[in-house]
Amino acid sequence: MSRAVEIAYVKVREGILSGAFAPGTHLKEAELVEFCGVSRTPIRSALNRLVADDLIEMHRNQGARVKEWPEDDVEDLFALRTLLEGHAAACAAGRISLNELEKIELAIEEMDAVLASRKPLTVKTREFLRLNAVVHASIWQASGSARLQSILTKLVEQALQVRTAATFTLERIAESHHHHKELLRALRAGDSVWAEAIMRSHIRAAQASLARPAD
Amino acid sequence: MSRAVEIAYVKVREGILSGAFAPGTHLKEAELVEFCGVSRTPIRSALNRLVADDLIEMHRNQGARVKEWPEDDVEDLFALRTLLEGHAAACAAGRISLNELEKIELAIEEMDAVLASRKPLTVKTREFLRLNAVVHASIWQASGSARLQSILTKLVEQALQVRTAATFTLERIAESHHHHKELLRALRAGDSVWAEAIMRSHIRAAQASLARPAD
DNA sequence: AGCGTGCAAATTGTATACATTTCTCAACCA
DNA sequence: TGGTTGAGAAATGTATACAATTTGCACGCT
Repeated sequence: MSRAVEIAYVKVREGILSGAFAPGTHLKEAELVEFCGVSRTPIRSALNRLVADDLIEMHRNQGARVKEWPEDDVEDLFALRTLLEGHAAACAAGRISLNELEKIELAIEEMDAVLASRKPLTVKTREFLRLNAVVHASIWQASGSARLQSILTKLVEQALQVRTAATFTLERIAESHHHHKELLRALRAGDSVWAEAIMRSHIRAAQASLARPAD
Repeated sequence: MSRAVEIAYVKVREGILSGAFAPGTHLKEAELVEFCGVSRTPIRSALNRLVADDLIEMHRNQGARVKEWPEDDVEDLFALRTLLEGHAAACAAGRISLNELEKIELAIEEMDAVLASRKPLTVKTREFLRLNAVVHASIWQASGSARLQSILTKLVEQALQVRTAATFTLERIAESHHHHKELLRALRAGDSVWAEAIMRSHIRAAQASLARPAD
């Protein structure tokens, strides 16, 4: 992506994911021009990409709107994630390299450190989520399917819009952490069935914790 | 999509899918301007959409190239299609409406007519493929997941680029036709397991016929 | 001959002017 | 009062001019 387009894409995307541009908001090009500091041309290019990310909608002569998902859509989103992340884990189990295994192991060790530290919950949560993303991305990569990787990247991004509001408890994080460790064992054993099963549980548990954020 | 963008999108897309723009071809904006009869602005907009469709690639300051997939990529493509179309069929079985069932039935009856006719094989193939697309699209729709629908639309489009070279025999078409009929029975019975299984067979058989086009 | 160097042409990136469409709102009529 | 209409404003769509980058090739150097 070229310079100005990238600026516009990142700034608008962050605005959407952070909630600064709420779902349903009409993104006027003139406003984005001053918000991003580039002209309309790269703005429009960036908007096209955001359409591809399913983060906004555009209709002829009516500009761009931040997409709003129906409440029951979370179910659909996680159903697909469960299916595809499970598939990715199964594929990965059969072909993951030692190098990639080590990367996941390292992330999990970092998680241990974060959880054992005396940082406040919000900081732990933020760092855990970052490492969580590393683990998942590694598995997608190890699955060997660039297509699967790009689809899952998009799905998770959409899930983020929902998740921002969710609260995380130590119990929830610990459960997720245990899933990761078990997943690592399954991958190291090259056991596709095991890897797929634990990954599916991992995603469903995440969905369940969204439904009842007080857990 | 606005007028000029749509013209550009459709023309370039058809050029790619028909093979007029071979994989690897460098699509220069100036050439596309005269090819499409619109200015560079809508051309660029259309190119952005084609990137989202995974039909072209763009790199900074290097323009657009028609994407070329490695030979062994067909396997990955069909693995995902099998997984997702199977899932779509299973979802559809549980919630399809009489109206949608009828639409599929109608398409299948039209297929009967086409196959019974005395048209040449190439014509039969073309009409069969069109009706095949109708059946699949109906099931995606009936699955109730817009996301699944859009992902599968893209995957099939990519498969088309491969399939253009494939040859179709009457036996192959007849087999596919039988799959459709069985699928309809499974859907009508509301049997998710059955629907998913036959759909998975249907996709794998299509893949197998690609691998050995002489079948 | 092989390999940099640098200029010119080609190509893409960005900004902006202009065209077209949609929206807003007030005036008007039934 | 309620609805319709139309002019002006605002927003998007398109074309084009200009800037920045890359590419191709000739030239000169070792």
